[in-house]
Amino acid sequence: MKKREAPPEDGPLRADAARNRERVLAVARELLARGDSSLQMNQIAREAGVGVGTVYRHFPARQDLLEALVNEHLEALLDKAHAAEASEEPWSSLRRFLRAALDLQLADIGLAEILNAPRDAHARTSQLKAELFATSGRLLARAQRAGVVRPEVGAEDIQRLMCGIEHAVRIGGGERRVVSERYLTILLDGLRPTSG
Amino acid sequence: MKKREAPPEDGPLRADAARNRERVLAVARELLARGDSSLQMNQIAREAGVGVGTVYRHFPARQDLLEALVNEHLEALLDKAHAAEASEEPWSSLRRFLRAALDLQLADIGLAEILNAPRDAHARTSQLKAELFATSGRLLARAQRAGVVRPEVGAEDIQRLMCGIEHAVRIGGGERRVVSERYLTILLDGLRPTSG
Amino acid sequence: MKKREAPPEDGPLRADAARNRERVLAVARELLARGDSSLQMNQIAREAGVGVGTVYRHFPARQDLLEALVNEHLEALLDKAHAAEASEEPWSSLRRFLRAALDLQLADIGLAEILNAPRDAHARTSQLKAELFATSGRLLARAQRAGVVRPEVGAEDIQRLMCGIEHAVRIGGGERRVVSERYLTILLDGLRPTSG
Amino acid sequence: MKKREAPPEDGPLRADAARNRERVLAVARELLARGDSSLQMNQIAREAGVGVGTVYRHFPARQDLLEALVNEHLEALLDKAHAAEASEEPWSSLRRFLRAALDLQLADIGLAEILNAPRDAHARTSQLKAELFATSGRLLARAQRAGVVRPEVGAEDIQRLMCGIEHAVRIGGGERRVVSERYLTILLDGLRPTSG
DNA sequence: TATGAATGAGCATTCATTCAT
DNA sequence: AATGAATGAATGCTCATTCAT
Repeated sequence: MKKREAPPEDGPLRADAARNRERVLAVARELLARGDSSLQMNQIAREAGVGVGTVYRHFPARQDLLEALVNEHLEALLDKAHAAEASEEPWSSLRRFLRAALDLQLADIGLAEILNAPRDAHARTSQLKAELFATSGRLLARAQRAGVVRPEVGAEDIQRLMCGIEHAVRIGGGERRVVSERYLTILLDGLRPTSG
Repeated sequence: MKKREAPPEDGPLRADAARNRERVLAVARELLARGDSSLQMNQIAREAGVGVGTVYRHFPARQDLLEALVNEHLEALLDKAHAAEASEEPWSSLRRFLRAALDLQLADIGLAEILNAPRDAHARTSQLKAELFATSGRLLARAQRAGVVRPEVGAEDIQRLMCGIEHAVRIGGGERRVVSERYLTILLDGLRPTSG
Repeated sequence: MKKREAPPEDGPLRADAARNRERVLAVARELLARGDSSLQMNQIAREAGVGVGTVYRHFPARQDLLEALVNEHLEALLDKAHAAEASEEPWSSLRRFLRAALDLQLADIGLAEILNAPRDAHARTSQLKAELFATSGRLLARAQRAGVVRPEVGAEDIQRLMCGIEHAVRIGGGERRVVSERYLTILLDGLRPTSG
Repeated sequence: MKKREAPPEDGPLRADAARNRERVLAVARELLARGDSSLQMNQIAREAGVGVGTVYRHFPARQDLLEALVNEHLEALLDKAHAAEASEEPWSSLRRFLRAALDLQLADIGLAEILNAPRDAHARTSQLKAELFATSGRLLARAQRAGVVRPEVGAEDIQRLMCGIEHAVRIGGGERRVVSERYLTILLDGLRPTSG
């Protein structure tokens, strides 16, 4: 474990540094959008028109880059979760939240990777994940107390099944918006308590 | 891109050639079972005790090897599908089939990859996939006619959702047998027609 | 710790492989002789006119290469030690041995490195080192019993001091043969028991 | 190879510049003491809490930094040499001087490097080295005239052998103070004229 | 046919040095 | 003067693929 130069986390960046950082992030984002989640440092540097060293300065490891990309979306998702919690209807608020989650996961192939990673590079990421997990757990529990979700599933199951749905949408064709809506409906119906 | 000699698909192999082929397949299978889906030619050759060249002779590309591995399982799955078709109960036969499919997919990390591949290297694979697809389509249609599966899902949806479930099982912990059963139940309940 | 392809240790090499191996060794030897003990794989490959992969195939790590280079000399040195042991004169046989050791160390800058390395890549090297150490220990003990070497020095001291002498010769100019003889004489005189 | 601005050697530094210079030197000294002789500019800058540029301004090359560090010790050593010269006993003053030299060399891994460098970056260094060399030469000559050191060794030999002893101490374990004393004793005994 | 040695493109990573701010 | 972001050459290492034996 070598000592590394700290990534410039604190304080506002110099204008040019910020520009480069953004370029790198933009390229990475585009790569993820293209479905390439390998995030190769040299490739990113090349496409961003900066030296490799610059990429490493901002993001010492692939994981740092990934988290930087994803945290934005994680925050957006957390907002949705809080909004859902503020709503009064246990079922429809859960559905709205999962709908939003699925959209974000489909837009950002890195999101699921971060959600499922056992370890995070930045405390911020862990914190966001924990909060998100807790909030979705409360949403789920409320729905279960209301008797609209079967009691034996936990927040972790929801997360895994959502990643499963995301995967199912990704691997095939069709209009994403339509397909994901159909699959989400199936999942949610499957989560309702068994009537019999 | 050089034109390659055709792999020796036709005609019976010499005894030693056949033995080598089997060794390679055995090793590859074991690697997949260990969860290593990279299928590196050199590694396979080494562990199989043959030269890399031999691996390439039998399987000019990763895809060829993968298909050879998977076809066996594809055939087993097709058998299950036919057996399910022979049964009289639309619902439970569908369930049994999907249960078997999920087990196989979890045991063979390459199965889903082949099922979702847009193109196959061998006609045999395409044929098996088509037959499997058709049979599961008939199983599904029968269940839909019996009113136990919602009408708007197609065989392709089932396949994608099954891969989704597989993914959901893989990414997390827990006893696989138990988790996969729970997730499959949720999926199947979600597939039932909406009561209201 | 990744599994590596075993270096081709056993069995005679193919003619071309042997040729390449020799080329690599020759280049490495030359680099050491030039005083460059960094042994960079890419550089060696380039100068040997082979691909990097070839160097790595024969010598998975710098240490393997170094030991391959040095073991030859280690063996030669061990022969000298045995020959010295076979001789009857405690003092002059010790001197002859150290004289030979110094010559070899000066001819091969890697020898000292291997002698001082806490760990070896190959058992063969460890074995040679151990045998050499034991033999020189016996030569030393015999000289001490004969009262011609002060009793408080051990085999390890001899080895360290010899490396010190080697270093002293290397860092300066003058005819190596002459200088090394002078410094060795000083060392050996210093090793004699204090008369007073 | 661009011509560089001269380092601001002449004229007093601004207070803050002087402070930075000292910080850099302190950090570099500490690194050397820790046994890290790589002296990486970025690392030094980081640990000193200054920018790399500042390190480069004060010390355009590794050699400049090294000499700045060592010169202090060189001066201390020169003092010892003069003190030894002032003493009346040829032998014990020589011994005291070499003892001090060895201690300094062991404490400062850069000292030997500078002593053995064929060229210096700063005239000051060359001057110190020359003076030290001359003084130790006189100490040696006096000891030789007194018949306690063999006549054929020169000041350069002493310097080289001392570096050899330093090396011998460094490469092995044991309590440095004890080991270095033992090896120095052996060297000094070796330097005495041959009795026979 | 089989072998496995050889190739070399390609990715990760480091660090001395420059230069815009 | 000082800063530290940026650069990119250099090195380590892997692995898919070819081809001489």
